[in-house]
Amino acid sequence: MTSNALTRKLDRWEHLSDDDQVTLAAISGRIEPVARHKQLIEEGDDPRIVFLLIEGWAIRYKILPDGKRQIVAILLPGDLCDIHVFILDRMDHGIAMLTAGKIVRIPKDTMLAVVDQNPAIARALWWTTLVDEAVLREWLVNVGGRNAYARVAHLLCELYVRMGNVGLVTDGRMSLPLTQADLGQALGLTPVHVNRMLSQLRGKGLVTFRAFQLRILDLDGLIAAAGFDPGYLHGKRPERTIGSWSRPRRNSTAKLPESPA
Amino acid sequence: MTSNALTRKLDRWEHLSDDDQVTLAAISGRIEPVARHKQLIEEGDDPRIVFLLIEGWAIRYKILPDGKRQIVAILLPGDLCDIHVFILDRMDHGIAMLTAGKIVRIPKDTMLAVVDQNPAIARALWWTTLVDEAVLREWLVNVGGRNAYARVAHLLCELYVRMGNVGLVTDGRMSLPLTQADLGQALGLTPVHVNRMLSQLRGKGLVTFRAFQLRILDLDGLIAAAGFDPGYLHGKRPERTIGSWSRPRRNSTAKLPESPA
DNA sequence: GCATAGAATTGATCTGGATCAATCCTAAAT
DNA sequence: ATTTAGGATTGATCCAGATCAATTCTATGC
Repeated sequence: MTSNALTRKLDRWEHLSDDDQVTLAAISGRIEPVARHKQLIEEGDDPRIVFLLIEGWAIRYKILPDGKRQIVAILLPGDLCDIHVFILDRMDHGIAMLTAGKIVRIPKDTMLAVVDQNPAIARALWWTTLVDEAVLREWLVNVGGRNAYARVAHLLCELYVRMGNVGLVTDGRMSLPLTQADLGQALGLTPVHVNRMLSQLRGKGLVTFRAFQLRILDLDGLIAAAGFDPGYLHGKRPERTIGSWSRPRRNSTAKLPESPA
Repeated sequence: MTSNALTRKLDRWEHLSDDDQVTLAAISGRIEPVARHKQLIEEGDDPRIVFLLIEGWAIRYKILPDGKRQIVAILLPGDLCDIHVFILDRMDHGIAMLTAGKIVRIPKDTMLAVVDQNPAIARALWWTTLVDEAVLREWLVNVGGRNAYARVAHLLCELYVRMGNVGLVTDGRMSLPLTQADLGQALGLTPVHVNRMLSQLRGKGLVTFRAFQLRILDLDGLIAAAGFDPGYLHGKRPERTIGSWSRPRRNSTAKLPESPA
Protein backbone atom coordinates (compact mmCIF):
# COMPACT_ATOMS: atom_id res chain seq x y z
CA MET A 1 0.00 0.00 0.00
CA THR A 2 2.50 2.51 1.19
CA SER A 3 4.84 2.50 -1.72
CA ASN A 4 1.97 2.57 -4.08
CA ALA A 5 0.99 6.10 -3.33
CA LEU A 6 4.27 7.26 -4.79
CA THR A 7 4.31 4.78 -7.62
CA ARG A 8 0.80 5.68 -8.55
CA LYS A 9 1.53 9.36 -8.53
CA LEU A 10 4.61 9.12 -10.69
CA ASP A 11 3.20 6.55 -13.02
CA ARG A 12 0.55 9.05 -13.84
CA TRP A 13 3.05 11.16 -15.70
CA GLU A 14 5.54 8.70 -17.04
CA HIS A 15 5.12 5.03 -17.57
CA LEU A 16 7.21 3.17 -15.04
CA SER A 17 8.55 -0.27 -15.73
CA ASP A 18 8.10 -3.08 -13.24
CA ASP A 19 11.71 -2.61 -12.26
CA ASP A 20 11.13 1.05 -11.58
CA GLN A 21 8.13 0.21 -9.49
CA VAL A 22 10.10 -2.27 -7.44
CA THR A 23 12.77 0.33 -6.89
CA LEU A 24 10.22 2.82 -5.69
CA ALA A 25 8.60 0.28 -3.46
CA ALA A 26 11.96 -0.41 -1.90
CA ILE A 27 12.73 3.18 -0.97
CA SER A 28 9.40 4.13 0.43
CA GLY A 29 9.30 2.02 3.51
CA ARG A 30 7.70 2.60 6.84
CA ILE A 31 4.79 4.88 7.25
CA GLU A 32 4.92 7.17 10.24
CA PRO A 33 2.12 9.06 11.88
CA VAL A 34 2.59 12.81 12.30
CA ALA A 35 0.78 15.15 14.62
CA ARG A 36 -1.36 18.06 13.61
CA HIS A 37 0.66 21.24 13.11
CA LYS A 38 3.93 19.35 13.19
CA GLN A 39 6.72 21.22 11.42
CA LEU A 40 8.20 18.89 8.86
CA ILE A 41 10.91 21.28 7.73
CA GLU A 42 11.71 24.72 8.95
CA GLU A 43 12.81 27.67 6.93
CA GLY A 44 16.58 27.76 7.00
CA ASP A 45 17.01 24.03 7.51
CA ASP A 46 19.37 22.06 5.38
CA PRO A 47 16.91 19.54 3.97
CA ARG A 48 18.04 15.92 4.18
CA ILE A 49 14.80 14.12 3.72
CA VAL A 50 12.00 14.01 1.23
CA PHE A 51 8.58 13.50 2.75
CA LEU A 52 5.84 11.69 0.96
CA LEU A 53 2.49 12.69 2.31
CA ILE A 54 0.30 9.62 2.60
CA GLU A 55 -2.55 11.02 4.57
CA GLY A 56 -3.48 14.46 5.80
CA TRP A 57 -2.84 17.99 4.57
CA ALA A 58 0.26 20.13 4.79
CA ILE A 59 1.34 23.58 3.68
CA ARG A 60 4.43 25.24 2.35
CA TYR A 61 4.78 28.72 3.75
CA LYS A 62 7.11 31.65 4.10
CA ILE A 63 7.26 34.14 6.92
CA LEU A 64 7.50 37.79 6.00
CA PRO A 65 9.82 40.13 7.87
CA ASP A 66 6.83 41.59 9.70
CA GLY A 67 5.81 38.12 10.89
CA LYS A 68 2.94 37.55 8.49
CA ARG A 69 2.71 34.05 7.10
CA GLN A 70 2.14 33.54 3.40
CA ILE A 71 1.07 30.08 2.37
CA VAL A 72 2.68 29.28 -0.98
CA ALA A 73 1.33 25.78 -1.54
CA ILE A 74 -1.15 23.32 -0.16
CA LEU A 75 -0.05 19.70 -0.12
CA LEU A 76 -2.58 16.90 -0.38
CA PRO A 77 -2.31 13.17 0.21
CA GLY A 78 -0.04 11.70 -2.42
CA ASP A 79 2.06 14.83 -2.75
CA LEU A 80 5.79 14.74 -2.43
CA CYS A 81 6.82 17.11 0.27
CA ASP A 82 10.18 18.24 -0.71
CA ILE A 83 12.25 17.49 -3.64
CA HIS A 84 13.93 20.79 -3.07
CA VAL A 85 16.33 18.63 -1.25
CA PHE A 86 18.19 18.47 -4.48
CA ILE A 87 19.26 22.03 -4.71
CA LEU A 88 18.53 23.96 -1.64
CA ASP A 89 21.25 23.95 0.91
CA ARG A 90 18.99 26.15 2.94
CA MET A 91 15.24 25.82 2.76
CA ASP A 92 13.69 29.07 1.64
CA HIS A 93 10.38 28.08 3.14
CA GLY A 94 8.91 25.84 5.82
CA ILE A 95 6.56 22.92 5.57
CA ALA A 96 4.05 22.11 8.27
CA MET A 97 1.20 19.69 8.72
CA LEU A 98 -2.22 21.22 8.83
CA THR A 99 -3.88 18.07 10.13
CA ALA A 100 -2.60 14.92 11.73
CA GLY A 101 -1.55 12.46 9.06
CA LYS A 102 0.89 9.89 7.84
CA ILE A 103 4.14 10.30 5.99
CA VAL A 104 7.01 8.31 4.59
CA ARG A 105 10.54 9.67 4.90
CA ILE A 106 13.00 9.14 2.09
CA PRO A 107 16.59 10.16 2.78
CA LYS A 108 18.24 12.53 0.34
CA ASP A 109 21.01 10.09 -0.57
CA THR A 110 18.58 7.32 -1.38
CA MET A 111 16.68 9.69 -3.55
CA LEU A 112 19.77 10.89 -5.36
CA ALA A 113 20.96 7.36 -6.01
CA VAL A 114 17.62 6.28 -7.39
CA VAL A 115 17.39 9.29 -9.62
CA ASP A 116 20.84 8.74 -10.98
CA GLN A 117 20.14 5.17 -11.96
CA ASN A 118 16.58 5.43 -13.15
CA PRO A 119 16.01 8.03 -15.82
CA ALA A 120 12.32 7.25 -15.96
CA ILE A 121 11.90 7.91 -12.28
CA ALA A 122 14.00 11.03 -12.52
CA ARG A 123 11.86 12.29 -15.33
CA ALA A 124 8.68 11.50 -13.46
CA LEU A 125 9.91 13.37 -10.42
CA TRP A 126 10.94 16.28 -12.53
CA TRP A 127 7.47 16.34 -13.96
CA THR A 128 5.93 16.59 -10.56
CA THR A 129 8.05 19.64 -9.86
CA LEU A 130 6.94 21.22 -13.10
CA VAL A 131 3.33 20.63 -12.19
CA ASP A 132 3.95 22.23 -8.81
CA GLU A 133 5.36 25.17 -10.66
CA ALA A 134 2.29 25.44 -12.84
CA VAL A 135 0.12 25.56 -9.75
CA LEU A 136 2.35 28.22 -8.26
CA ARG A 137 2.02 30.30 -11.40
CA GLU A 138 -1.72 30.08 -11.19
CA TRP A 139 -1.61 31.16 -7.56
CA LEU A 140 0.41 34.18 -8.55
CA VAL A 141 -2.13 35.06 -11.22
CA ASN A 142 -4.86 34.52 -8.68
CA VAL A 143 -3.42 36.87 -6.10
CA GLY A 144 -2.03 39.35 -8.60
CA GLY A 145 -4.97 39.63 -10.91
CA ARG A 146 -8.28 38.52 -9.45
CA ASN A 147 -10.54 40.21 -6.96
CA ALA A 148 -11.29 38.64 -3.62
CA TYR A 149 -14.46 36.89 -4.71
CA ALA A 150 -12.95 35.19 -7.76
CA ARG A 151 -9.82 34.44 -5.81
CA VAL A 152 -11.60 32.43 -3.18
CA ALA A 153 -13.67 30.68 -5.82
CA HIS A 154 -10.54 29.81 -7.75
CA LEU A 155 -8.80 28.22 -4.81
CA LEU A 156 -11.86 26.15 -4.08
CA CYS A 157 -11.97 24.97 -7.69
CA GLU A 158 -8.33 24.01 -7.62
CA LEU A 159 -8.61 22.06 -4.41
CA TYR A 160 -11.74 20.38 -5.63
CA VAL A 161 -10.03 19.18 -8.77
CA ARG A 162 -6.92 18.05 -6.98
CA MET A 163 -8.86 16.21 -4.33
CA GLY A 164 -10.97 14.64 -7.04
CA ASN A 165 -7.81 13.46 -8.76
CA VAL A 166 -6.78 11.49 -5.72
CA GLY A 167 -10.22 10.11 -5.10
CA LEU A 168 -11.06 12.21 -2.10
CA VAL A 169 -14.24 13.81 -3.35
CA THR A 170 -17.56 12.12 -2.70
CA ASP A 171 -20.78 13.52 -4.06
CA GLY A 172 -19.38 17.00 -4.36
CA ARG A 173 -18.13 16.97 -0.80
CA MET A 174 -14.62 17.00 0.48
CA SER A 175 -12.68 17.75 3.60
CA LEU A 176 -11.06 21.18 3.66
CA PRO A 177 -9.11 21.47 6.87
CA LEU A 178 -8.18 25.14 6.56
CA THR A 179 -9.55 27.81 8.80
CA GLN A 180 -10.74 30.96 7.13
CA ALA A 181 -7.59 32.59 8.47
CA ASP A 182 -5.51 29.95 6.69
CA LEU A 183 -7.40 30.55 3.48
CA GLY A 184 -6.66 34.22 3.91
CA GLN A 185 -2.95 33.51 4.22
CA ALA A 186 -3.02 31.53 1.02
CA LEU A 187 -4.94 34.20 -0.84
CA GLY A 188 -3.49 37.40 0.51
CA LEU A 189 -6.78 38.31 2.16
CA THR A 190 -8.03 39.08 5.64
CA PRO A 191 -9.90 36.32 7.48
CA VAL A 192 -12.82 38.67 7.79
CA HIS A 193 -12.91 39.25 4.09
CA VAL A 194 -12.56 35.56 3.31
CA ASN A 195 -15.58 35.01 5.48
CA ARG A 196 -17.54 37.58 3.54
CA MET A 197 -16.58 36.10 0.20
CA LEU A 198 -17.54 32.64 1.40
CA SER A 199 -20.92 33.78 2.52
CA GLN A 200 -21.33 35.50 -0.81
CA LEU A 201 -20.54 32.23 -2.56
CA ARG A 202 -22.99 30.50 -0.26
CA GLY A 203 -25.58 33.17 -0.98
CA LYS A 204 -25.31 32.48 -4.68
CA GLY A 205 -25.83 28.80 -4.08
CA LEU A 206 -22.39 27.81 -5.31
CA VAL A 207 -20.80 26.19 -2.28
CA THR A 208 -21.23 25.39 1.34
CA PHE A 209 -18.37 25.32 3.84
CA ARG A 210 -18.77 24.52 7.50
CA ALA A 211 -17.02 22.30 9.99
CA PHE A 212 -14.15 21.97 7.51
CA GLN A 213 -16.37 20.28 4.98
CA LEU A 214 -16.59 21.85 1.58
CA ARG A 215 -19.56 21.09 -0.57
CA ILE A 216 -19.84 22.15 -4.17
CA LEU A 217 -23.41 22.85 -5.10
CA ASP A 218 -22.92 24.36 -8.52
CA LEU A 219 -19.60 23.51 -10.09
CA ASP A 220 -20.21 25.34 -13.33
CA GLY A 221 -21.23 28.43 -11.44
CA LEU A 222 -18.13 28.21 -9.29
CA ILE A 223 -15.88 27.78 -12.30
CA ALA A 224 -17.46 30.78 -13.93
CA ALA A 225 -17.13 32.87 -10.80
CA ALA A 226 -13.47 31.91 -10.55
CA GLY A 227 -12.50 32.22 -14.18
CA PHE A 228 -11.07 28.77 -13.65
CA ASP A 229 -9.43 26.83 -16.46
CA PRO A 230 -10.08 23.16 -15.78
CA GLY A 231 -7.10 22.18 -17.89
CA TYR A 232 -4.51 24.03 -15.91
CA LEU A 233 -3.36 21.20 -13.71
CA HIS A 234 -2.01 19.35 -16.70
CA GLY A 235 -3.52 16.08 -15.69
CA LYS A 236 -2.40 13.55 -18.23
CA ARG A 237 -4.44 10.62 -17.13
CA PRO A 238 -6.62 10.72 -14.07
CA GLU A 239 -4.88 9.19 -11.14
CA ARG A 240 -6.11 5.75 -10.27
CA THR A 241 -7.99 5.61 -7.06
CA ILE A 242 -5.89 5.19 -4.00
CA GLY A 243 -6.06 2.51 -1.33
CA SER A 244 -8.55 2.99 1.40
CA TRP A 245 -9.71 6.40 0.28
CA SER A 246 -10.66 5.11 -3.08
CA ARG A 247 -14.00 5.21 -4.66
CA PRO A 248 -14.70 4.15 -8.19
CA ARG A 249 -15.12 7.11 -10.48
CA ARG A 250 -18.50 7.20 -11.95
CA ASN A 251 -17.61 8.85 -15.15
CA SER A 252 -14.23 8.21 -16.61
CA THR A 253 -14.48 10.91 -19.22
CA ALA A 254 -15.30 13.73 -16.88
CA LYS A 255 -12.34 15.94 -16.19
CA LEU A 256 -13.81 17.20 -12.98
CA PRO A 257 -15.58 15.26 -10.31
CA GLU A 258 -19.25 15.73 -10.92
CA SER A 259 -21.10 18.12 -8.79
CA PRO A 260 -24.44 16.88 -7.64
CA ALA A 261 -26.96 18.69 -9.76
CA MET B 1 30.42 31.47 -27.32
CA THR B 2 26.89 30.35 -27.85
CA SER B 3 26.96 27.01 -26.19
CA ASN B 4 28.84 28.42 -23.30
CA ALA B 5 25.97 30.44 -21.96
CA LEU B 6 24.12 27.24 -21.27
CA THR B 7 27.12 25.32 -20.07
CA ARG B 8 28.06 28.11 -17.77
CA LYS B 9 24.62 28.36 -16.32
CA LEU B 10 24.26 24.66 -15.64
CA ASP B 11 27.78 24.20 -14.41
CA ARG B 12 26.97 26.70 -11.76
CA TRP B 13 24.74 24.18 -10.04
CA GLU B 14 26.25 20.85 -10.85
CA HIS B 15 29.75 20.11 -11.95
CA LEU B 16 29.69 19.03 -15.57
CA SER B 17 32.34 16.74 -17.01
CA ASP B 18 34.12 17.64 -20.22
CA ASP B 19 31.95 15.09 -21.97
CA ASP B 20 28.82 16.76 -20.67
CA GLN B 21 30.10 20.09 -21.83
CA VAL B 22 30.78 18.78 -25.29
CA THR B 23 27.29 17.34 -25.42
CA LEU B 24 25.79 20.67 -24.47
CA ALA B 25 27.93 22.49 -26.97
CA ALA B 26 26.67 20.16 -29.65
CA ILE B 27 23.00 20.77 -29.04
CA SER B 28 23.07 24.50 -28.72
CA GLY B 29 23.92 25.51 -32.21
CA ARG B 30 23.01 28.56 -34.17
CA ILE B 31 22.10 31.81 -32.53
CA GLU B 32 19.12 33.58 -34.00
CA PRO B 33 18.14 37.17 -33.60
CA VAL B 34 14.59 37.83 -32.38
CA ALA B 35 12.57 40.98 -32.66
CA ARG B 36 11.22 43.05 -29.80
CA HIS B 37 7.85 41.81 -28.59
CA LYS B 38 8.15 38.59 -30.56
CA GLN B 39 6.01 35.82 -29.12
CA LEU B 40 8.24 32.83 -28.53
CA ILE B 41 5.46 30.55 -27.39
CA GLU B 42 1.80 31.20 -27.07
CA GLU B 43 -0.54 30.01 -24.39
CA GLY B 44 -2.15 26.83 -25.64
CA ASP B 45 0.72 25.83 -27.88
CA ASP B 46 2.14 22.36 -27.75
CA PRO B 47 5.72 23.26 -26.96
CA ARG B 48 8.30 21.57 -29.16
CA ILE B 49 11.29 23.72 -28.57
CA VAL B 50 13.33 24.96 -25.66
CA PHE B 51 14.64 28.47 -26.05
CA LEU B 52 17.86 29.59 -24.53
CA LEU B 53 17.92 33.32 -24.12
CA ILE B 54 21.34 34.63 -25.08
CA GLU B 55 20.66 38.30 -25.14
CA GLY B 56 17.68 40.48 -24.30
CA TRP B 57 14.79 40.18 -21.87
CA ALA B 58 11.64 38.09 -22.06
CA ILE B 59 8.61 37.44 -19.89
CA ARG B 60 6.37 34.55 -19.03
CA TYR B 61 2.79 35.70 -18.71
CA LYS B 62 -0.75 34.52 -18.41
CA ILE B 63 -3.85 36.23 -19.69
CA LEU B 64 -6.80 36.43 -17.32
CA PRO B 65 -10.33 35.83 -18.57
CA ASP B 66 -10.97 39.58 -18.44
CA GLY B 67 -7.98 40.20 -20.69
CA LYS B 68 -5.58 41.45 -18.02
CA ARG B 69 -2.03 40.21 -18.41
CA GLN B 70 -0.17 38.90 -15.39
CA ILE B 71 3.56 38.57 -15.77
CA VAL B 72 4.68 35.47 -13.86
CA ALA B 73 8.39 35.57 -14.56
CA ILE B 74 11.05 37.76 -16.04
CA LEU B 75 13.71 36.02 -18.08
CA LEU B 76 17.19 37.44 -18.33
CA PRO B 77 20.11 36.62 -20.61
CA GLY B 78 21.31 33.12 -19.84
CA ASP B 79 17.88 31.88 -18.80
CA LEU B 80 16.36 28.80 -20.30
CA CYS B 81 13.06 29.68 -21.76
CA ASP B 82 11.08 26.61 -21.48
CA ILE B 83 11.80 23.30 -20.07
CA HIS B 84 8.10 22.89 -19.58
CA VAL B 85 8.39 21.17 -22.85
CA PHE B 86 8.81 18.05 -20.84
CA ILE B 87 5.39 17.85 -19.36
CA LEU B 88 3.07 20.32 -20.79
CA ASP B 89 1.21 19.13 -23.78
CA ARG B 90 -0.42 22.50 -23.77
CA MET B 91 1.41 25.57 -22.56
CA ASP B 92 -0.39 27.14 -19.65
CA HIS B 93 1.31 30.45 -20.29
CA GLY B 94 2.96 32.43 -23.05
CA ILE B 95 6.49 33.67 -23.45
CA ALA B 96 7.32 36.87 -25.25
CA MET B 97 10.39 38.97 -25.81
CA LEU B 98 10.40 42.33 -24.13
CA THR B 99 13.36 43.62 -26.11
CA ALA B 100 15.03 42.51 -29.28
CA GLY B 101 17.60 39.83 -28.53
CA LYS B 102 19.21 36.58 -29.45
CA ILE B 103 18.15 33.03 -28.76
CA VAL B 104 19.13 29.47 -29.43
CA ARG B 105 16.45 26.89 -30.20
CA ILE B 106 16.79 23.36 -28.92
CA PRO B 107 14.26 20.83 -30.18
CA LYS B 108 12.33 18.86 -27.60
CA ASP B 109 13.59 15.50 -28.84
CA THR B 110 17.19 16.55 -28.64
CA MET B 111 16.62 17.75 -25.16
CA LEU B 112 14.92 14.54 -24.11
CA ALA B 113 17.66 12.38 -25.56
CA VAL B 114 20.38 14.34 -23.86
CA VAL B 115 18.61 14.23 -20.56
CA ASP B 116 18.11 10.50 -20.79
CA GLN B 117 21.75 9.83 -21.38
CA ASN B 118 23.36 12.40 -19.14
CA PRO B 119 22.20 12.26 -15.56
CA ALA B 120 24.41 15.17 -14.60
CA ILE B 121 22.86 17.36 -17.22
CA ALA B 122 19.40 16.19 -16.26
CA ARG B 123 20.09 17.04 -12.67
CA ALA B 124 21.47 20.45 -13.56
CA LEU B 125 18.40 21.22 -15.62
CA TRP B 126 16.17 20.06 -12.85
CA TRP B 127 17.97 22.41 -10.55
CA THR B 128 17.29 25.34 -12.76
CA THR B 129 13.60 24.55 -12.63
CA LEU B 130 13.73 24.39 -8.86
CA VAL B 131 15.40 27.78 -8.74
CA ASP B 132 12.71 29.17 -11.00
CA GLU B 133 10.21 27.80 -8.58
CA ALA B 134 11.91 29.51 -5.66
CA VAL B 135 11.68 32.81 -7.48
CA LEU B 136 8.03 32.19 -8.20
CA ARG B 137 7.37 31.51 -4.53
CA GLU B 138 9.00 34.77 -3.63
CA TRP B 139 6.86 36.59 -6.18
CA LEU B 140 3.78 35.09 -4.63
CA VAL B 141 4.88 36.25 -1.20
CA ASN B 142 5.60 39.64 -2.68
CA VAL B 143 2.20 40.11 -4.21
CA GLY B 144 0.31 38.34 -1.44
CA GLY B 145 1.98 39.89 1.55
CA ARG B 146 3.76 43.14 0.86
CA ASN B 147 2.40 46.61 0.31
CA ALA B 148 2.99 48.41 -2.95
CA TYR B 149 6.09 50.24 -1.82
CA ALA B 150 7.94 47.18 -0.54
CA ARG B 151 6.71 45.20 -3.50
CA VAL B 152 8.31 47.48 -6.04
CA ALA B 153 11.49 47.66 -3.99
CA HIS B 154 11.61 43.89 -3.78
CA LEU B 155 11.35 43.36 -7.50
CA LEU B 156 14.12 45.86 -8.08
CA CYS B 157 16.32 44.04 -5.57
CA GLU B 158 15.69 40.72 -7.24
CA LEU B 159 16.46 41.98 -10.70
CA TYR B 160 19.53 43.74 -9.45
CA VAL B 161 20.89 40.55 -7.94
CA ARG B 162 20.05 38.43 -10.94
CA MET B 163 21.56 40.90 -13.36
CA GLY B 164 24.62 41.12 -11.16
CA ASN B 165 24.92 37.35 -11.26
CA VAL B 166 25.24 37.40 -15.02
CA GLY B 167 27.59 40.33 -15.06
CA LEU B 168 25.15 42.91 -16.33
CA VAL B 169 25.44 45.44 -13.56
CA THR B 170 28.01 48.21 -13.80
CA ASP B 171 28.51 50.68 -11.00
CA GLY B 172 25.08 50.14 -9.61
CA ARG B 173 23.46 50.69 -12.97
CA MET B 174 21.61 48.24 -15.15
CA SER B 175 19.23 48.16 -18.03
CA LEU B 176 15.60 47.58 -17.03
CA PRO B 177 13.54 47.42 -20.20
CA LEU B 178 10.11 47.32 -18.56
CA THR B 179 7.62 50.12 -18.77
CA GLN B 180 5.93 51.09 -15.56
CA ALA B 181 2.86 49.36 -16.92
CA ASP B 182 4.88 46.15 -17.32
CA LEU B 183 6.15 46.47 -13.77
CA GLY B 184 2.55 46.86 -12.68
CA GLN B 185 1.61 43.64 -14.45
CA ALA B 186 4.36 41.80 -12.67
CA LEU B 187 3.42 43.22 -9.30
CA GLY B 188 -0.35 43.31 -9.41
CA LEU B 189 -0.36 47.09 -9.33
CA THR B 190 -1.64 49.91 -11.48
CA PRO B 191 0.88 51.75 -13.67
CA VAL B 192 -0.11 54.93 -11.92
CA HIS B 193 0.64 53.46 -8.56
CA VAL B 194 3.92 51.98 -9.71
CA ASN B 195 4.88 55.44 -10.80
CA ARG B 196 4.06 56.83 -7.37
CA MET B 197 6.03 54.14 -5.60
CA LEU B 198 9.00 54.73 -7.86
CA SER B 199 8.98 58.42 -7.19
CA GLN B 200 8.75 57.64 -3.50
CA LEU B 201 11.82 55.42 -3.82
CA ARG B 202 13.53 58.20 -5.70
CA GLY B 203 12.49 60.69 -3.06
CA LYS B 204 14.17 58.62 -0.39
CA GLY B 205 17.35 58.51 -2.40
CA LEU B 206 17.24 54.76 -2.94
CA VAL B 207 17.03 54.41 -6.70
CA THR B 208 16.72 56.24 -9.93
CA PHE B 209 14.86 54.91 -12.95
CA ARG B 210 14.53 56.72 -16.23
CA ALA B 211 14.96 55.84 -19.87
CA PHE B 212 14.90 52.16 -18.88
CA GLN B 213 18.04 52.54 -16.85
CA LEU B 214 17.86 51.55 -13.23
CA ARG B 215 20.39 52.97 -10.84
CA ILE B 216 20.73 51.80 -7.29
CA LEU B 217 21.85 54.62 -5.05
CA ASP B 218 21.45 52.97 -1.67
CA LEU B 219 21.35 49.21 -1.81
CA ASP B 220 21.07 48.66 1.91
CA GLY B 221 18.22 51.10 2.07
CA LEU B 222 16.48 49.37 -0.80
CA ILE B 223 16.93 45.95 0.77
CA ALA B 224 15.50 47.25 4.02
CA ALA B 225 12.55 48.85 2.26
CA ALA B 226 11.85 45.61 0.45
CA GLY B 227 12.38 43.18 3.30
CA PHE B 228 14.60 41.41 0.83
CA ASP B 229 16.53 38.28 1.75
CA PRO B 230 19.73 38.31 -0.28
CA GLY B 231 20.07 34.56 0.09
CA TYR B 232 16.81 33.68 -1.54
CA LEU B 233 18.06 33.03 -5.01
CA HIS B 234 20.07 30.07 -3.78
CA GLY B 235 23.19 31.08 -5.61
CA LYS B 236 25.67 28.30 -5.10
CA ARG B 237 28.63 29.87 -6.74
CA PRO B 238 28.47 33.17 -8.54
CA GLU B 239 28.16 32.64 -12.23
CA ARG B 240 31.33 33.28 -14.11
CA THR B 241 31.21 36.38 -16.21
CA ILE B 242 29.75 35.90 -19.61
CA GLY B 243 31.27 36.70 -22.96
CA SER B 244 30.99 40.22 -24.15
CA TRP B 245 28.87 41.43 -21.26
CA SER B 246 31.43 40.42 -18.77
CA ARG B 247 33.18 42.61 -16.34
CA PRO B 248 35.52 41.33 -13.69
CA ARG B 249 33.86 41.27 -10.29
CA ARG B 250 35.60 43.60 -7.98
CA ASN B 251 34.81 41.78 -4.82
CA SER B 252 34.50 38.08 -4.91
CA THR B 253 33.06 37.80 -1.44
CA ALA B 254 30.21 40.22 -1.93
CA LYS B 255 26.92 38.47 -2.47
CA LEU B 256 25.43 41.46 -4.15
CA PRO B 257 26.97 43.74 -6.68
CA GLU B 258 28.22 46.73 -4.77
CA SER B 259 26.21 49.85 -4.88
CA PRO B 260 28.23 52.97 -5.36
CA ALA B 261 28.39 54.60 -1.95
C1' DG C 1 -25.10 20.61 32.17
C1' DC C 2 -21.35 24.21 32.12
C1' DA C 3 -17.10 26.26 30.96
C1' DT C 4 -13.65 27.10 27.54
C1' DA C 5 -11.24 28.03 23.44
C1' DG C 6 -10.83 28.14 18.77
C1' DA C 7 -13.35 29.62 14.91
C1' DA C 8 -17.00 32.11 12.34
C1' DT C 9 -19.90 36.01 11.77
C1' DT C 10 -21.39 40.73 11.71
C1' DG C 11 -21.15 45.74 11.89
C1' DA C 12 -18.85 50.20 11.56
C1' DT C 13 -15.15 52.68 9.90
C1' DC C 14 -10.84 53.64 7.56
C1' DT C 15 -7.37 53.60 3.82
C1' DG C 16 -4.14 51.86 0.31
C1' DG C 17 -4.54 51.45 -4.32
C1' DA C 18 -7.61 51.75 -8.21
C1' DT C 19 -9.84 54.78 -11.54
C1' DC C 20 -10.49 58.59 -14.41
C1' DA C 21 -8.59 62.31 -16.75
C1' DA C 22 -5.41 65.52 -18.10
C1' DT C 23 -0.96 67.04 -19.15
C1' DC C 24 3.95 66.60 -19.81
C1' DC C 25 8.35 64.25 -21.62
C1' DT C 26 11.27 62.61 -24.88
C1' DA C 27 13.06 60.21 -28.62
C1' DA C 28 12.43 59.06 -33.23
C1' DA C 29 10.37 60.39 -37.94
C1' DT C 30 9.54 64.07 -41.55
C1' DA D 1 11.98 72.81 -36.17
C1' DT D 2 7.63 70.15 -35.93
C1' DT D 3 4.93 66.29 -35.49
C1' DT D 4 3.87 62.02 -33.37
C1' DA D 5 3.49 58.31 -30.23
C1' DG D 6 4.65 55.75 -26.42
C1' DG D 7 5.52 56.59 -21.71
C1' DA D 8 5.68 59.15 -17.39
C1' DT D 9 3.60 62.24 -14.19
C1' DT D 10 0.13 64.54 -11.50
C1' DG D 11 -4.34 65.56 -9.45
C1' DA D 12 -8.99 64.40 -7.90
C1' DT D 13 -12.07 61.00 -6.58
C1' DC D 14 -13.72 56.38 -5.57
C1' DC D 15 -14.07 51.81 -3.53
C1' DA D 16 -12.53 46.96 -2.49
C1' DG D 17 -10.54 45.19 1.28
C1' DA D 18 -8.34 46.13 5.64
C1' DT D 19 -9.01 47.20 10.51
C1' DC D 20 -11.14 47.34 14.81
C1' DA D 21 -14.37 45.46 17.82
C1' DA D 22 -17.99 42.82 19.40
C1' DT D 23 -20.79 38.77 19.43
C1' DT D 24 -22.06 34.12 18.31
C1' DC D 25 -21.15 29.32 17.10
C1' DT D 26 -19.50 24.75 18.10
C1' DA D 27 -16.94 21.24 19.55
C1' DT D 28 -14.59 19.84 23.09
C1' DG D 29 -13.40 18.55 28.19
C1' DC D 30 -14.90 18.47 33.02
